[in-house]
Amino acid sequence: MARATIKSIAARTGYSVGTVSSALRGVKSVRRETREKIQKVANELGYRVNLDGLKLRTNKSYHIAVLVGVSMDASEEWEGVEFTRILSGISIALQGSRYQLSVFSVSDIESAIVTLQSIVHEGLADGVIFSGTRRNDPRIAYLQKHGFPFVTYGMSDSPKPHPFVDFDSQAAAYDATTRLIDLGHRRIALINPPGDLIYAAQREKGYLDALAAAGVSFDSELICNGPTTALFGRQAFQALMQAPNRASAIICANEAMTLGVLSAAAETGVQVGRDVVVISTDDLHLSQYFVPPPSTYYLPIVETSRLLGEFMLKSLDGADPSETQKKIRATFIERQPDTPAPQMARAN
Amino acid sequence: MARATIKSIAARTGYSVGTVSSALRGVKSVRRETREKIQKVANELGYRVNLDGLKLRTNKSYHIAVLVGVSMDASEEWEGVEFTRILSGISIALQGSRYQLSVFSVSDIESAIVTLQSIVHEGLADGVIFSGTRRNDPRIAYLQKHGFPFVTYGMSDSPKPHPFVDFDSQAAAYDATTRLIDLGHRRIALINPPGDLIYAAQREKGYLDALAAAGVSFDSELICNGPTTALFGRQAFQALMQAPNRASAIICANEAMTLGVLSAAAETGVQVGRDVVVISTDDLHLSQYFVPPPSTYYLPIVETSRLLGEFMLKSLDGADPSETQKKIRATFIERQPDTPAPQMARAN
DNA sequence: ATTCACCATTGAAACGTTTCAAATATGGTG
DNA sequence: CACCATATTTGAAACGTTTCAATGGTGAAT
Repeated sequence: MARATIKSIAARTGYSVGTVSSALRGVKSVRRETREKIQKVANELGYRVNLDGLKLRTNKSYHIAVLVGVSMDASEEWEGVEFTRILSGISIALQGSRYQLSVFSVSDIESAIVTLQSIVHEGLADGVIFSGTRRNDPRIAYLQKHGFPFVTYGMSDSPKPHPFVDFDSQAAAYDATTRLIDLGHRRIALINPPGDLIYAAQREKGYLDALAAAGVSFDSELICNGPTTALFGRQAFQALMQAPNRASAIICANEAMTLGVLSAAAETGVQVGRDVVVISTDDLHLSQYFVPPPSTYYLPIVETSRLLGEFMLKSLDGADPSETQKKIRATFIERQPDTPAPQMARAN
Repeated sequence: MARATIKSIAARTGYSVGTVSSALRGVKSVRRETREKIQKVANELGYRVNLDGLKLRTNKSYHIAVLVGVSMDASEEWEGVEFTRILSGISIALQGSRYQLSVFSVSDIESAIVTLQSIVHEGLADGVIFSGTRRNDPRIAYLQKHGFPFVTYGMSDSPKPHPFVDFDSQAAAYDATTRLIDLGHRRIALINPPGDLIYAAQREKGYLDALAAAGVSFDSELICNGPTTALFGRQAFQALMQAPNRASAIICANEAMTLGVLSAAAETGVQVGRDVVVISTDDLHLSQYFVPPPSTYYLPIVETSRLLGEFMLKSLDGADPSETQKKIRATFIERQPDTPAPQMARAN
C-alpha cells in the first residue's frame, strides 16, 4: 500500500490535482461539497502531505532550528541541564503545527555563525532559536542582516527589536541582594556568568542597584565572573574564602554554580547557613535536593520555553516583535529560614 | 544572487544537467577532466545541494530522529540531564555527513509509537535513535516490523539482532556489590529504575550474582524500583531507613537518585560515609560535586553516544548488526575511601 | 570499409506539491 | 434566448534533484 498522494486522491475522486490541492488546503474557491468529498477520500486513504514536495515547491523547510551550545571544555560539567526542558517546552509549542525541531550543536560563537550561515543559505530551517545572548551579539546581527526569523532566550542590546523571552535576572538579583542586606549582610558576593552575557550584566545591575539603594559600599572583589559550571562555583568559593575580608553571603547565578559552592564549602568545613549564606537564581527545582538546600529564585523553564516556540510560530506568521517579547518574573522560594549575617563574617 | 543549482552550473559550463549531477556526485562514468571543470565552477558559485530536491527525488529525508522522553510527572525533576550530552555526542558523529538531527519529544511509550508511525510513514527521518530499552520493547518490535533503521542506547531482548550501544550495568553492579561485601557489608540496598527497563534488570542481575557468589542472603526489601529521579531516591532512602533491619550500604543506579539519597540523608541526620555507604553507577561527572561526593562508576557518555551516531550511519550504509553493537565498561572512581560496614548497621 | 565495444554525454521523465492563467460551468439579467 | 458576471475546475509549469535509456563519438578488430 503505497502512500497516498494528491495525485492518487485526484485519480480516486475524479478531480484534478489542482483542485485536490486547493481543497485540502481549504482554499475558498473550492466548492464546499467538493472539498468535503475530497477530504473524505483523503481521510480514507490516510493522506498526509509529503513535506519534501511541499518544501521544494514553497521553498520552506518546516523546521525550527535550535542552537545548543556544547562547550568542549565544559562537556563534562553540568552545563546544559536546562536544555532538555527547553527542548520539551519548544516542542510542546510546536505540537500540531507542521514544524519540526532540528537541533544544531555548536561549540562556540564562531561555530554558531558558521552553522547559521548553513541554515540561512541552505534553507535548513525557517527560523532559529538560541539562548545566551551577548552584548553586541554577532548571531543577532547576522540574522537581522539577512531578515531571518529568530527568537532568543534572553533579551539583547540590539537597536532593532526582535522576539525574545527573558527571565528577569535584574529583579531577582535586586531582590536577593536587598533581602540579604536587610538581614545584616554587608559583604555579599555575586558569582555570575561571563560579563559579556546580557543576563550577567542584568544581574550585576540588580545587585549594584540594591547595594546603592541601601548605601552599602561596593567591592569589586566580590564579583566573580566565569562559566556557569559547578567547577567554577567551586573555584570562586575558594577564592572568596581566601580573601582577607570574607563574604558572609553569596548569590549564585544558577544551580550548577551553587552546587559547586556547596561542594567546596562542605569540603573546607565552612558551614552553609551558619558561616555563610548561599542564595541561587535560575532555580530549576533541582537545588531543592542540594545539601543544604538553598533558598532560590525559581524559573519556570518549561513554560518559558513554550513561549519560545509560540513566539517563533507567531513570528513566522508575520507577527510584530511587540507581540513576541516577554519578560518572566522569578518567584522566591525560601528553603533556609532567613539567615542573619553569620558569626564568621562578624568575627572579621 | 540566487542560489546556485545544478541547472545554473549546467548553463555555465555548457554540460547537461545529468552530467553535472553525475560529476558532482563523483559517478565514475564522467570523464576526469569534465568532473574537475564542473567542480571548479560549482565551487566558484558556492553550490550546495538543495536537500529538498534531493529528498523528493530519492525519498530520503537526511534526518536522524532522536526520541527524547519528557515524562510530564518528572518534568521538574533531574531526569534527562544526560540528554544534552547524548545529543552532542550524536551530532559530533553526524558532522560532515549530510544528516541532521531532529528531536522528537515523547511523553511515554504509547506516544513514542505514535511518533514512530509518523516518522516511518511520513518519511520524517531515515533512522531513529532512542534509549531506555525495555523488555519486549514495542518500539523495537514496530521498527523491526517495518524494516526501519534504528539504534538503541541499551540492548534489548529482541530475538532479531539490531544496532545498539550499551553500558555494562551488570558488571558495574556486580563489582559494586562485591566491593561492598568485601568491606563487611551484608545489607546492601539497590535503588534501581523500573524493572521493565532492560538495564534495571541487568543491574539487578549483577547485584544478585554478586550476593550469591559471596553467599550473602538476599532480601527483596532491599531493592527499590522507581523513576530515575532525585525525588524517588529520596523516597527510597526514607523507606530503607524506616525498615527494621536497615541497610548499611546503598547502590544507586544514577546520579539523580544518588542526589535524592544524599539529600534525604542530610535532612534526617544520617551521615553518609559513617552511618551508611552510598555508591552510584552511571556517573556523568556531576556527582563529584555532591555532598559528600560518592564513589561511582563513570560512564563516558559523550563518546558513548558518538557511537550511537556512528552506528546509525553505518547502519544506513547497510552494515551488519554485528558491526554496530557495543557494550561499554564502566570505570570505578573512588571518592570516599573504601568504607567498612558502619556502626549504625552493626548496631542492629 | 564495416562492425563492434566502449566511453562520455544527453534528454527526458519522475518525485509531490503549489500556483495561476485559462477554461468551463452556473445562474441571473435584459 | 443571448449575454454577462461570477463561481468552480482544469492543465500545465515550476521547484532541484536523480536516474536511465538513448545518442554520439572513438578507436580497435575484422
